[in-house]
Amino acid sequence: MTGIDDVARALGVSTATVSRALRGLPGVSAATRGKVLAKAEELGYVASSSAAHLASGRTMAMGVLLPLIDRWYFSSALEGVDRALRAAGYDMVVFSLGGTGLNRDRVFHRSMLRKRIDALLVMCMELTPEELAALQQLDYPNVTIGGYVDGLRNVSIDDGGAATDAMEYLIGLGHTRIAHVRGGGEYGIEFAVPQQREEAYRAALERHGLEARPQWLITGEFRFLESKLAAARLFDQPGERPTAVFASSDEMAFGVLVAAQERGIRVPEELSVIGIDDHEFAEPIGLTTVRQSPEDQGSYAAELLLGELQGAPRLATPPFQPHELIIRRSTAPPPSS
Amino acid sequence: MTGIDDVARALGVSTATVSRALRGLPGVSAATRGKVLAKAEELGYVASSSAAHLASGRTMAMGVLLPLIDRWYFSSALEGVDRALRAAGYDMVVFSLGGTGLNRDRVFHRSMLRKRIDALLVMCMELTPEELAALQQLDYPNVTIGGYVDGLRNVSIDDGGAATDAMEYLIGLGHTRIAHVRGGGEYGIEFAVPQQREEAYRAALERHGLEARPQWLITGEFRFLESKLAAARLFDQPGERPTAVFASSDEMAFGVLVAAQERGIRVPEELSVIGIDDHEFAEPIGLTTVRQSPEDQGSYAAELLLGELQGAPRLATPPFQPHELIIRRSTAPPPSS
DNA sequence: GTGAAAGCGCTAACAT
DNA sequence: ATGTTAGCGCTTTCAC
Repeated sequence: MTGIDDVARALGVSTATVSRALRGLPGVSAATRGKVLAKAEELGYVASSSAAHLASGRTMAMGVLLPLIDRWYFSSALEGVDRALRAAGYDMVVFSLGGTGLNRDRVFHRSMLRKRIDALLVMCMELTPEELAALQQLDYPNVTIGGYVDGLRNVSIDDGGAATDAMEYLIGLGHTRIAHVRGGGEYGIEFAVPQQREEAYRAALERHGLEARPQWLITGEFRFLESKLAAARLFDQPGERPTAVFASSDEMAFGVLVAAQERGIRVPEELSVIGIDDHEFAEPIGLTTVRQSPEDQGSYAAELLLGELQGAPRLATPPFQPHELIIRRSTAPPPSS
Repeated sequence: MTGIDDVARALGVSTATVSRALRGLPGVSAATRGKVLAKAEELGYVASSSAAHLASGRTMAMGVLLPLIDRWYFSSALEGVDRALRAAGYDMVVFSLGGTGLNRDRVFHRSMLRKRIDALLVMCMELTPEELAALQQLDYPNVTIGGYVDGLRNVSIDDGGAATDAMEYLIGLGHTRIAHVRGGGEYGIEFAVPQQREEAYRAALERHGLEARPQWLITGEFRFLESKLAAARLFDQPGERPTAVFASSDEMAFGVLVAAQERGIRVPEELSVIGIDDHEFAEPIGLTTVRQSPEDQGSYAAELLLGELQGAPRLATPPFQPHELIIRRSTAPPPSS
């Protein structure tokens, strides 16, 4: 594998010159720089990141810690992170917990500590006090995406605000019997988010003098299947049915939609459904939702860290990322009873 | 940050002993090893991967190159790769093209060449001859997942076989008017897969003396929305309608389902729909499909490479990964006309 | 079973 | 503008 000496020797210059030229540092004549670039290209030379790290202290890589990859929010956010890192010439190393609580300490006590990265993005994780301590001890620049961890900065939408927007919209349409499908805190995935949204649900009901019926608060684990099952149980309850369902995510809203459809409950005539996310499937299905962009949140968070690595002042409180109500066909005024 | 010397000094042993003890190498007494392990734990010492790489030649990291993260197959396969790597103590560095053709050469000529990884997994990519050459020149052990690249080994299901199973099932039910939604080769994503499935579709029709109508072969780009639009056009064509649709992926089958539903076409009474994948949503929706497990394919591929890095003989032709017909509610015999 | 020391391939400080 | 050189923090011979 061709090294910096090969390039230097081929040109009769020193390795320092090659290093400087390749990294665009000052102190190299245009002519020399040109020759170096050409020769490096010709020989297919690229610096070894390990050697560069050892010598410079920078790995040019960033880590992402997440509970699971294969979930809409996570993979979208990962895409955004990668986009920002790619543009900055950084590599992305991904630490997934794989959806289980196992391996957690392995990740915390081996991988992340291997000094492979310059900064760390923590995605939607609920950390134990020990893990938080371990993380802070590493003292990488870090930031959380889509999850509040005490003592860490967070990049996300205003979850309470987004949920409030959804509720106010339903209430504004005239709904008074509103159910809520909340997400769950499985696998140590973030729990502050579903909780904040639930609180906004309750607060909206209360603000408008509406009844919060315990049996209308159901749990969907942030998943389609679980939500469909929970919605089925909701619809099959004796007595009055809600005229609207506010789901804490689009995937869960899809579950509600399918459960309703299987029972012949017409949407939106008999039942309004609203979600949060603007998942790829939401538009084709006609789901009203509150849009957020995990991809933008990911790239914003990555850029934040990238900037700080380059000496930008530390931003103590990242601003809320935007959310927006998107009205489609799944919501309408309640049936005039 | 605590280094190997700190541990050695604290114990009054040499760095060589610490290194050996920590890596489980022979030539260390049980007593010494115990002390070293305890002290390392106490000091929170973990070897720097860069320094270890430089000295040993091994990075203990594997790269994954893919066109996009945020897509069912990709993120599931990534999860599987990560699972296998995690178990082996390897880290995963992800190179995404981000769904565009841009940055391709950046990835090929910078990131991947940085000697950050010991082996490379290439996921569902169509490579230019130059890229293939670049890749082979790197001479990382490598393997492809879910995409055939000339000259590289591939881990995937038997795509032709899977498509044949789907078609034979529909034909066995009595269908004679069968449409096909094929995937597309956008963004330089693999194109052999949709093509092989399409060929199996054609071959099955021909084998049974059924007509292949060009207007019944539509393209869904492996996406829900595009597939729904294409299916809508299909259903709105004048003349006879197909009684069954074979979609090359579940997400595209969902599009067909929604397009049918919007037109009041009853499934499965008037229209049977079958997909490939067994996407998370397939079961709750009742979609008949041919199951594959990208996660298992990912971990199989990773383990293959991991084994070879440890000296296992090179497997020239990885076996096909399993697929299985899963019959649900979206298929039935055609309406008796 | 253990230690000393020579690198691994770069970068950065210091010379020139 | 360019060269020299001392590390960066490990692993791995080679001695003992």
